[in-house]
Amino acid sequence: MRSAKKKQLETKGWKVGTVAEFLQLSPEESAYIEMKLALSKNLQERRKGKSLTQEQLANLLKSSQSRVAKMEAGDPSVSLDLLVRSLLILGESRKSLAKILSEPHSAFAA
Amino acid sequence: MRSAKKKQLETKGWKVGTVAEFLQLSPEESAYIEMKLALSKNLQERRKGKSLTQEQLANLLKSSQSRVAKMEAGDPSVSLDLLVRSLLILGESRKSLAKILSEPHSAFAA
DNA sequence: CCAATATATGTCATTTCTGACATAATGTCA
DNA sequence: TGACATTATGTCAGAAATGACATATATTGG
Repeated sequence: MRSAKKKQLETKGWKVGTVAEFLQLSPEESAYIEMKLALSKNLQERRKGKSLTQEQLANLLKSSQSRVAKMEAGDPSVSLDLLVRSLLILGESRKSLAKILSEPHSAFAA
Repeated sequence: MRSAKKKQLETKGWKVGTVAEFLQLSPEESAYIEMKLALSKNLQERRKGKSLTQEQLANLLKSSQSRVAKMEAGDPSVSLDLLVRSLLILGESRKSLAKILSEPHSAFAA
């Protein structure tokens, strides 16, 4: 969260911390979720970059539109496995996946 | 596979290719399996580095000795999720995990 | 060699993930 | 506005992953 926004909310009476704090996540749980969100976000970027609808991507992945929507939304019912396999099918390399995984996701920044 | 060894086997009548070729894996499937194997290997290294038995690690992970054995063996019944969560609990960072994931695994080298 | 310890392998009930479907919500364009 | 396309959300039966257990197979130290 941008510190300006944080300050603004605090002024209005909100106690604002990280998402991890709010959800009472351990560092490991946070890292795990951050990784999934980073992949989710990238999946959507990749799809849009290729001008595909969720339906079309679903066909490529032999999945369904609703599952693609859940993947992109970071739904907890979606596994790392599915995200990784999907991105590989979309053409990501191990190296590029690694890069994605190592980069922080804005919603979780301290 | 080292090319000297490869040549030797071919001389004896073996048709030797990559593991991926033998198993008829697509590039995506290969990459996925390579990533799992890289994590498996690292999990074992981490465990041994801490001088833990599989039983002790299992307790840390709230899992069982047999599942730890399967994780380290790269058993197909083990998910990326489990490997990643385990390594995070063992203290790996997202960055170090990314590094592991991006590095090739010997058994799959072309 | 024998014990003791550690690791591997097989199986299985329970839990979790998945694709599929229906339908709601949102967006787009004339 | 309204039809049409796209995306989001809820649900569920079937598939896959998980922990646990038994037991087999190393491995280690006398």
